[in-house]
Amino acid sequence: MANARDVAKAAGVSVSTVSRALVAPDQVSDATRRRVVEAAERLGYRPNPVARGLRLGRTHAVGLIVPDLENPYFASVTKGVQARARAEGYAVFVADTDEDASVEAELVAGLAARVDGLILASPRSDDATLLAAVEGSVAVLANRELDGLPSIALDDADGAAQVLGHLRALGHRRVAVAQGPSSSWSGNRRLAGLRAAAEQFGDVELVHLGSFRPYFSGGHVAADHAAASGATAVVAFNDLMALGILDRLRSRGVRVPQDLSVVGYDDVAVATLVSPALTTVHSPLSGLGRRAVDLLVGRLRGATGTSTTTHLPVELVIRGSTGVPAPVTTG
Amino acid sequence: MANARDVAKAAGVSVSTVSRALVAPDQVSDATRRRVVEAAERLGYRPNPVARGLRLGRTHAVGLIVPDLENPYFASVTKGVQARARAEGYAVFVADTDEDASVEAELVAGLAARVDGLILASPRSDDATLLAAVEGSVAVLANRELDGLPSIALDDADGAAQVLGHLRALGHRRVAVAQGPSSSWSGNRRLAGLRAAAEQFGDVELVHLGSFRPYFSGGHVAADHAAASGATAVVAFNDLMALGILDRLRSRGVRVPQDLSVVGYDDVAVATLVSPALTTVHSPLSGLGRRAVDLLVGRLRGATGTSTTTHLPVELVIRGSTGVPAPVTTG
DNA sequence: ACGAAGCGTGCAATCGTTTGCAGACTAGCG
DNA sequence: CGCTAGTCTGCAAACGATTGCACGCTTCGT
Repeated sequence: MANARDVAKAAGVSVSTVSRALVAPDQVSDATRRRVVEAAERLGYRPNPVARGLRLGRTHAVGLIVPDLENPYFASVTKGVQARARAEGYAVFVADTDEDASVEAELVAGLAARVDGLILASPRSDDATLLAAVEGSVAVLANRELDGLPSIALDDADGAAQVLGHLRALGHRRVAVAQGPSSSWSGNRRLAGLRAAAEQFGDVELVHLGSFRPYFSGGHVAADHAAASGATAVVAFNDLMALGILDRLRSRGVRVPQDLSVVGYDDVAVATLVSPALTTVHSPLSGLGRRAVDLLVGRLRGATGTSTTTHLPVELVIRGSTGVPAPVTTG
Repeated sequence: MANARDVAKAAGVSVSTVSRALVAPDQVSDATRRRVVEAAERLGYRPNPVARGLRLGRTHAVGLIVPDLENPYFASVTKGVQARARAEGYAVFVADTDEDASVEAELVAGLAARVDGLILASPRSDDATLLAAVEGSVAVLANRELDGLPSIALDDADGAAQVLGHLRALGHRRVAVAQGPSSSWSGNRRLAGLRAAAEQFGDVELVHLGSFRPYFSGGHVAADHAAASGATAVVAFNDLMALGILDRLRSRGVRVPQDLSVVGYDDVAVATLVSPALTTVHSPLSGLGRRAVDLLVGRLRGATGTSTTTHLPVELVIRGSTGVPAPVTTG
């Protein structure tokens, strides 16, 4: 409400002195500074961030663009971004694309002039579109790798390898894979990780069930494919899909894990709320958000390292949905 | 990147004309307007929202303050707010208080000058603090009622009444209630609704188990109390708590709904992901967010109706977790 | 005692836009 | 042909802060 002029008047100084007393205290005399600070406090003065943003060209705000706020994956990322950004003195604009790649560029353009930098979480646009959209802005990616933009990602391939190692150790030799959208960058990384691990083991066969929607409903569909595949375990693209698989299997009377082991990915909170609890790959999602802010803020402060990707480690957590496969009973 | 001066130069006109050509097209001649629009398009000009915000005193941004973004309840509200705000041309600042009432006022103060209006979702602060914090800003409340501020809420009392009516119709006569934090405004409204309905029926007894944390973990604790209460049904403060109750009952071998019926509240997405699926009160959460934006934008456009509360209807959805109580077997 | 150095303060420009005001030019009417 | 009305455009102020520059005063050294 009160602006610098009000404070200046109250303290009997000029507006410039008010500004300096607050941002460069050593440039004003002790007596003056005290008068100004006292007046500012008494009037509840806060420098207007919009005016400051215009003058300085820095708004102290960042933008976050996510595909779906209701998806617990992005809810966690958003939480992490918000927390760290606030700690660093930045306000956060958040925009939800509703999984529609075509609105991403528009959102970037709309936010660009309002923020100092942008965080794009799992953007759905293709590489060229994305690069063109962020042209002229400072941007970092979360959960996506792209030449020319710095990014934070999870070590998806390693997580997938851990999953396959776990299943193999339990005795599984035929493992079904329920993929998500083929456009999903992290999905492809996970698949590559599974393949690499399978190849390395040599004695585990992967059965590709196809692509399914990365939600509960997609899991319902995938479950029947998995049951028909002859595999003793199924690896889902993410936890939501795995939960759908569990649900469908239960209603069909397929026992988990005796008849079929099920593995998810992400370790969203819901994974522990079902029975059997879901074996999954714990992913530090809010950490991903926090690190994205760190990376962005580093850029804004002038760090100009190479635009590389940092991979955060993930960890398999074993719960009730995986177990030793039942011995094959011959008909 | 390009500003009005660049466009002016390119079109051979003054900056004022550029502005007018875009915001008040009927004030410039056809020929000039075409030249300006063409130049603006060619240069990819977008009026700088920060500068415009400074000049007009309206930033075309709104702020949303929620207790916890990871809570699916608020994730849905946030999604609704974001969607409607964007449709109305507003960008959204989002801030998460981590359930800490004491940071609410600070967040409001920090955002106040950046936004045209604020939406406070389920604020935890007490009435006086809240009113003082929003002094001087345009603010609306979601899921909280407070004299002097307009708000959108859900018809909690009616939802609770529907719950009790359902249980009574099934034959339940002794119903346990697991409350959430006593500071929860909506929790108290729900409790009041249950009490009113019980009183009206006359033949249903409510057993108060106490207050529990409104999460999965709180449900674990509440479950044992419920089992010991002699009630044939338990009503939880929200879905997360109800899921915790289900989980704990299952591990204790208590059958749902034969031995004990369980009812949640909110109908978050997870409620259908468990078995038995949760009977709960479907609450239009993203609708709540959208309506909050409508209310706020109405205020910003000058509507000055009385600061009243609108209640959105809720609807009981019956799933597998409630049923007819088993006949009492005498020892 | 005079000059230089240095500290503290204010003036004014600036960021990019919008908008009141006034000037210039056209057109229309008598 | 002259006056008026009206249309279009530009100038300049304004929003609220930050900051380069210059000025005035004190202080110190010689």
